[in-house]
Amino acid sequence: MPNFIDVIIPIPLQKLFTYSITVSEADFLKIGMRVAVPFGKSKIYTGIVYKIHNTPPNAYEAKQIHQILDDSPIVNEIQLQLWNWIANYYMCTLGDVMRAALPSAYTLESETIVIKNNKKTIDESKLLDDEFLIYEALHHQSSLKIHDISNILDKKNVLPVIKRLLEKEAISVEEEVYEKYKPKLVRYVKLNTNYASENQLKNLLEDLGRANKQKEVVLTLFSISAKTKKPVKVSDLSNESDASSTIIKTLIDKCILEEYYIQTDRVQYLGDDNEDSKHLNEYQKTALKDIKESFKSQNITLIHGVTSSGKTEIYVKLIEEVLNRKKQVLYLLPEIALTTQLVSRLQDYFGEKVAVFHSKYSSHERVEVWNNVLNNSGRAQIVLGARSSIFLPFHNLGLIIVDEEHEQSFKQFDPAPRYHARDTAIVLASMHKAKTLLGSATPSLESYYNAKQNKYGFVELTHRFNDVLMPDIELVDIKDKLKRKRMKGHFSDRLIDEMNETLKEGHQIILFQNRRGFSPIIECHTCGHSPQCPNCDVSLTYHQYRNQLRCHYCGYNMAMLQDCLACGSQDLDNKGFGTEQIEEEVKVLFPDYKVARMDLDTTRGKYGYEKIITALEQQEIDILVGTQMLTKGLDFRNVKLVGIMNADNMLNFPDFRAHERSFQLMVQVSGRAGRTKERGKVLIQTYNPHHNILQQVSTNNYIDMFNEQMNDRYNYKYPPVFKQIKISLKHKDYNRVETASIWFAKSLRQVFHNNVLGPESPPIARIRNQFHKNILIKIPKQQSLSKTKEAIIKINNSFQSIKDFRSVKVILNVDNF
DNA sequence: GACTATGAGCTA
DNA sequence: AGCTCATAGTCC
Repeated sequence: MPNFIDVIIPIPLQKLFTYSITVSEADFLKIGMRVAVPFGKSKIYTGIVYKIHNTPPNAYEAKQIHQILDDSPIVNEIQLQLWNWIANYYMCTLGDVMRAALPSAYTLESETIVIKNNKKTIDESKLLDDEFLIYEALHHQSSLKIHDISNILDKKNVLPVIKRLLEKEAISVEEEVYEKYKPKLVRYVKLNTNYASENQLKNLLEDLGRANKQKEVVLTLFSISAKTKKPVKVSDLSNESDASSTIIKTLIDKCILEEYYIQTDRVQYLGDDNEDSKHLNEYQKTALKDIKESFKSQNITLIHGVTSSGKTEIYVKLIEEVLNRKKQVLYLLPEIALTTQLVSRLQDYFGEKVAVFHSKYSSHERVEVWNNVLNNSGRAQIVLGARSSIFLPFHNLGLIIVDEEHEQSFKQFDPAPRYHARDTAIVLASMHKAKTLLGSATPSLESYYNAKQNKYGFVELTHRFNDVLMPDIELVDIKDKLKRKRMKGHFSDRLIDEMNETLKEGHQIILFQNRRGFSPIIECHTCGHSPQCPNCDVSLTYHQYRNQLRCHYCGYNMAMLQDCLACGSQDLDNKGFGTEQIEEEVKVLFPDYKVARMDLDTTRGKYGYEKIITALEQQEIDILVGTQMLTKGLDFRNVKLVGIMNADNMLNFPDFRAHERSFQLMVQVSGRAGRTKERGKVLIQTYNPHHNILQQVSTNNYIDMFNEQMNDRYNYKYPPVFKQIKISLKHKDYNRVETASIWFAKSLRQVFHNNVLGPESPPIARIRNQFHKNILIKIPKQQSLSKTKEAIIKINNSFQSIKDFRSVKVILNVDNF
């Protein structure tokens, strides 16, 4: 009988942890179930059973598990296989992967609860001030959490106080574990069975004679249930009868009404019957045929279809076929493109078979989607989700679609696992023996390259839907315009003319500026000083709408200055410009039209983004100013003009992909113009109109861009020709990261020689008071990736064994682009 | 990641 | 001395 299990604990530790189990537990336990286990002195964590075996650990005594939390596995074998792949490939721990993969409601943790010790009476005069505060609080509240106590005392470290109180036996502590996920229950009411017959009912109404409001409620209940023939929700009853909850409660207390609960899904689809999928045009039909043909020999196929060529309709056809084979479909999209627009389009075709999964969902909503996928429920045959939906418990996947494949937001950067959802999806698909379709109007170089190398199949769609023409793109030389004094603020006369014309025709305009805030630098005209973030090495950005200076890296903010901090001069100057300033200028230039702004600042909150989109759709907005948020697969019928305020700041961004990105961004924004019969117009303002990328954008020449960029990638050993791994080191002491990073790079160079770059300070050397250093390793195609990683891990281990370096945080980032 | 033991620096 | 705060090491 096996009597040990290895579990994954959601903390970044390399090792698995071994616990012992009883015979009956061994009978019941299966791999993929959750168990609650004691960890450390007092804490209890949720672990996932990874292995059930019979070999006792030799260096320590295994602890007993606390409790089994599931009746059946909530994580399947393929998922564990995928977790393993991610941990290996992206060089992180299984714990990291578990944290990212499981909805947080599934990973319960224990919480220390402080309660009053009633067995002993305490002389309150013998308590110290803060001790008394807590003791006093316990008179009013039966229990306190550690968090509450630190609020009461207004300090971080409260453990000494608790310790003292424990010694005085004034309190006791307990570890409380609770399921975070609770099914949502909706309260319903019905008439008590005592009043089932007509006679009894008549009596009841007479009894209620003078209580008019109550009588009305009973009558309303009748009319609702007669109308709908369904159970009646308390909320509906109270709305319809206009009765407060107390009136309903009185009726329940009088046993006239009976309340009961029914479990419901939090996320519900309330649509009508499904629509038939649309007929495809000739180009789409050919593309669909090509994709199917390609899937015969390839597992992965890239579809390059110009903006607004109708890729979605093709996806719908493919999904239909996979569903007919009774398999699940995963449709991956960048977070921001998951708007109601696309969701409702798919729901029109597939109704409640579509489940949506993204970060704005609450933890409870995620558990429900998770369970629906796990049980292969009819409500989750198609999952439409952002990058984290690759972690759902599919067991019968037939197809994964990665739309907007080039989007960088598919790569997770900050907490580990630093995975790329597109690449992980490909691995997931192969585990399920499913197909992957990558789609984009501007494919990433690596995917296009793979297609050219015949690693992927390739399908092209070069015509826009309804044969709408590609927009006319014009470059405006603002250097020249400035010289001739033809600029008003950041607007050239060409742009203003085009805007006037478009507005007169009743069409809408989108203005794109890849920077939020009002102006990124405030500079004193007298002494040249500009206010800096105290925690980061960046200038503070001025945000006019709150009259604040803000840091975009750590969130630090302060009120806008009246005068220079260094010399007291009041002559402050704004340098550079962001969306806010463009919005202000538009308001002055076009006072008769409605302007709105879409960036991180205006789209916070659950529906902020959707509100702006709907307003634009309903033509309540004439001119929309925004950041790259605008680019993500939105479909606006009436936008005819797109203005790119300044193309140069993206082209000059210090990153090897700056040119590729700029091309993608500009082509995508341009695609927002003229989606119906009328041809759209795009104006790109730049200081450098002869830049190759701009020429390629204006002629929509992807191939030229690809060839030129690939040439650079060959010459400078960048992806997709070389693979790369970035190693970042962080510490609050500059000298320590410096010496540590030099040591690290030197050790790497002994193995990888010239393919190690750095250490270098990034453009922003200090963020949140931590100094950063980067080392880059370039890996030629023929060099084994796994051997490379082994070598890095080995060097990292020696690094960790040097005492002075141990406090330096090391971040490994595989495919850091 | 979060707790716990340990040591440095400050206040009375 | 007695306290708080920061740091290093451990968890099965």
